Amino acid sequence: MILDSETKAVELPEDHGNELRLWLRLLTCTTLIEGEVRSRLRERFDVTLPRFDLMAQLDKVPDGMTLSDVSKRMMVSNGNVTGLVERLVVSGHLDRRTSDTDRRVQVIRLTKTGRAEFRKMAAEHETWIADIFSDLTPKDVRELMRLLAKTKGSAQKSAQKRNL
Amino acid sequence: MILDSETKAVELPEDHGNELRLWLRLLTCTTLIEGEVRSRLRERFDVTLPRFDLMAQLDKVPDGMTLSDVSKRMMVSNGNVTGLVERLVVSGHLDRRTSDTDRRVQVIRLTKTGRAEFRKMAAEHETWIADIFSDLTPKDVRELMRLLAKTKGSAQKSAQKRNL
DNA sequence: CGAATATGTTTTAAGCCTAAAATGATATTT
DNA sequence: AAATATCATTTTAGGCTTAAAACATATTCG
Repeated sequence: MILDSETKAVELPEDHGNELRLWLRLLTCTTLIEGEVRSRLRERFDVTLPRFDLMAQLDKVPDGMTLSDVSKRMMVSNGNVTGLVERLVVSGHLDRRTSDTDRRVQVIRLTKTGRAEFRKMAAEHETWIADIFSDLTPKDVRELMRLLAKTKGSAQKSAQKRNL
Repeated sequence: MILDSETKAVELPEDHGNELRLWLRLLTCTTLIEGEVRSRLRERFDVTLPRFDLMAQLDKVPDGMTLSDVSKRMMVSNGNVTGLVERLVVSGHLDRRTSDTDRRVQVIRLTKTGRAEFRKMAAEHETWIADIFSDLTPKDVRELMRLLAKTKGSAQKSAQKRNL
C-alpha cells in the first residue's frame, strides 16, 4: 500500500491501456459489422437497421408487446420507439392498438405482411452474419460467446454500482 | 455435396444460429458499454461521445489533421465531421484553417484549452473503462483482443468481397 | 491551354437518438 | 372522495448520422 505524507492511501496512476485498447477494438468490430449490415439491409430491402431490429423483437412473440417492453429489450429510449413505431405503422408493417385493460398502454404487433417481409429479410440477414464471421472456427465462436458474456456481466455490475 | 435433379449444387438452409447469437451478444456488449460511457461523459463533463472521440483523434497528432483523415479514422461520413467540427470550433476546443498548399483542405487541431480539457477527460475515461472491464483477467483481455482481431479481419474480408 | 476527371468539403433531406417536460391514465394514500 | 404518486406514452429541443447532390479546387491528358 502506498501512503502519502499524511498517511492516507493515495491512488497511483495505474496502467489501464490494455482495457482501453480492448474497448476500442470491440467498438471498431461492432461499428464495422453494423455498418455492413446497415448497407446490405438498405440495398437489398430498403429498410433501416432500427426498423429491422424492432420487427425482430416483435417476430419473437405472437400477440404483440407494449411500447415499454420494446423499449427495454432494444435498450433505447421510449420516445425513440414512439417515432419508430409510427413510421412502421404508416408503412403497414405494424398494427398498434390501445390495450383493453389499461388505456395507457399501446400494444403493437406485426401485421401479416409485416411478418412475412421480416422473415424474408431475417433469413438473408442470417447468411450475411454467417459470412461476416466465417473466418472464426466453432471453437472461436464458443470462446467469444463466453468472454463476451463475462464482459457483459462486468459492465452491468459497473453500471449498477454507479447508479446506487 | 448435395446435388439437385439437374446435377447442380444447391444450397441447403444451414444453421447459422450460433453466429447470429454471437453477433447479438457483441452488439449488446458494445451498446451497454457505449451507453455507460455516454452517460458518464455527459454527467461529469457535459460532453457527447462523438465530440470526445473527435478530440481523441486530434490529441494523437501535434499538427492537426484534415477533415477527410478524421472522417476515415472515425469511420463516419464527411458531412458528419463537418457539423461536429463546427460545434467544437464554436465551443473553443478546435482551431480550423484552410491549408496553405491546397485550398480545398481544412486542417483542424485542438486549441490549448481544448487539449487540456481533453486530457483531463481522457484520464478519467480510462478509469471508467478499467472498471467496466474489471471482471476480466489479463488472460481474458488478451484472448478477447486476439479473437476480436480475427473477427475484424473476417468482417473486412466479407465487406470487401461485397464491394467488388 | 482547356476540358475532363478527381478530390475535399459542405449542404440538404430524412431518419435516428436522447433527456426532460408534458400528457393522460391508473393506483395508492389519506 | 380528493390528493398524491406512479406509470406508459408522447412531445420537444437539440444533437448525431447518412447518402446524395452541390460546390470548390486540383490534377490529368488530349
